[in-house]
Amino acid sequence: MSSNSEENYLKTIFHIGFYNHQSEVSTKEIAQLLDVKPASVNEMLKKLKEKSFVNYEKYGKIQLTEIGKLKAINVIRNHRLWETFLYEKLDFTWDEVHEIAEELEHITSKKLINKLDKFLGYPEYDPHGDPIPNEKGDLKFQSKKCLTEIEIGKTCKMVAVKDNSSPFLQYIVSLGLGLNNQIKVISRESFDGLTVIEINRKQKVVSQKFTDNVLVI
Amino acid sequence: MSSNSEENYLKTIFHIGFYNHQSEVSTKEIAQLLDVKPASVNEMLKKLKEKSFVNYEKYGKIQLTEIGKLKAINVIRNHRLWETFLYEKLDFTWDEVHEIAEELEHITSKKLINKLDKFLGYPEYDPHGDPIPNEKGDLKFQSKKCLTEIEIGKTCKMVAVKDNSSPFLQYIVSLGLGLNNQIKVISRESFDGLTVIEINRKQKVVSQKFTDNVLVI
DNA sequence: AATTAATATTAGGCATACCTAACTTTTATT
DNA sequence: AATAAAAGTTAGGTATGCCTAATATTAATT
Repeated sequence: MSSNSEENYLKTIFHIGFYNHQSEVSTKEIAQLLDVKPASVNEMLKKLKEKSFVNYEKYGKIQLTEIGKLKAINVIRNHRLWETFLYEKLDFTWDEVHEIAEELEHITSKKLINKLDKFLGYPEYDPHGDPIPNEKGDLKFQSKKCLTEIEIGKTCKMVAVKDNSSPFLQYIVSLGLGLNNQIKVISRESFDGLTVIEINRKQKVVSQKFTDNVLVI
Repeated sequence: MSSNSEENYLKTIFHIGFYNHQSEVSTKEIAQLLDVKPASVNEMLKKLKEKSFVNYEKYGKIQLTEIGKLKAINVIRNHRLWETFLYEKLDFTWDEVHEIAEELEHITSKKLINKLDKFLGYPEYDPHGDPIPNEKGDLKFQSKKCLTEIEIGKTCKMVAVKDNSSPFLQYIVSLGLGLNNQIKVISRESFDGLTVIEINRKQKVVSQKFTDNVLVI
């Protein structure tokens, strides 16, 4: 059995590697994302190595093993299915689901998750547009871009966000923006990346911090 | 914030007091029900006293405070709502829901529970026939009897069980018995309490251990 | 009432998972 | 290449929640 804490470490290591498109994961990054000190990360890495969930040598690279990866994906599956449940069935808003799913994802029954999956009609994407892995651990990879990368004049569709924090999601909602909405890039200031976008025929000025966190296709 | 462990202690203390119709709760009983040693119970009681969840003096009576009672009832509410969800929406069987609900009951969002309650249509009883407390902590008390107490020749209705363990629930199912089913008491052996009951026009012989654990009205 | 049995409590340990502070190794900069 | 900065590691400490073994108190039995 793995503890909640262990599962959170695995999930975080997976996320960093997945988004960076590389398995270059650092102690510092893990510590920042989990809001713990690097010393704690180090300690946990030893335990995870002991259990064959990560490959890791002193001062060396940190990488999930196949087993570790499967475990991580499983937690992500749980998380995204619960988010879908909260959003679709219990009428939670976009920005509320993440925090509660952080707790629900650690419930240990496989049967529960599979029955939940069935109940939800085997959804492919969660409310944030992220793909839901299947029971075997297959994770669809939709090649997404940051809104920052979209050329001026082009129109794209928001399919996910990088930052799942409540303040960010609330800000998105306040802009009148939702999942699968069209965004047209009107102009971009090269100095600071300040961008004018058009949503539902209305123009809005957004920062680069914003465009970096919006994923589109 | 209370830990899962604390919540389990409060729930257990409440249960013992509730079923015994008294607030006579002993360290030993708590230890047995939680499957820990009396020493651990003692330690936890000090913490619960510190937090004003129990009244307790060395070698003295153990009793929940009003706050402790509310906390306990809240956990029970969570538990029973989740059981109802698992049974009604996810098609779990009677005997499977308890164990999973033991984990789900500790999820900390009040909003979640209230939305779940709404989603389920504000149910009054869980799949085992136990009443579900409302948000304020009001707990219906249905005056139930053991099947053992029912006179010969009388017919009654099974509304709940005392023992929620999987083997017991599976045994009940194998007898063709379900919640709200009629039971007629045909005869009872005074020597050992062996009882003949009629379920759906079929007669079955059951032990006193069985009739002690079946609650009827 | 004295003794035995049952129950409750304390003391000292262990594992998890975090911390701070000191130290080591690696990486970057001059 | 030497030094400074950044990142990683170790050592020792804390809180939770469990344990065993020894001790104290209460209840039951003779």
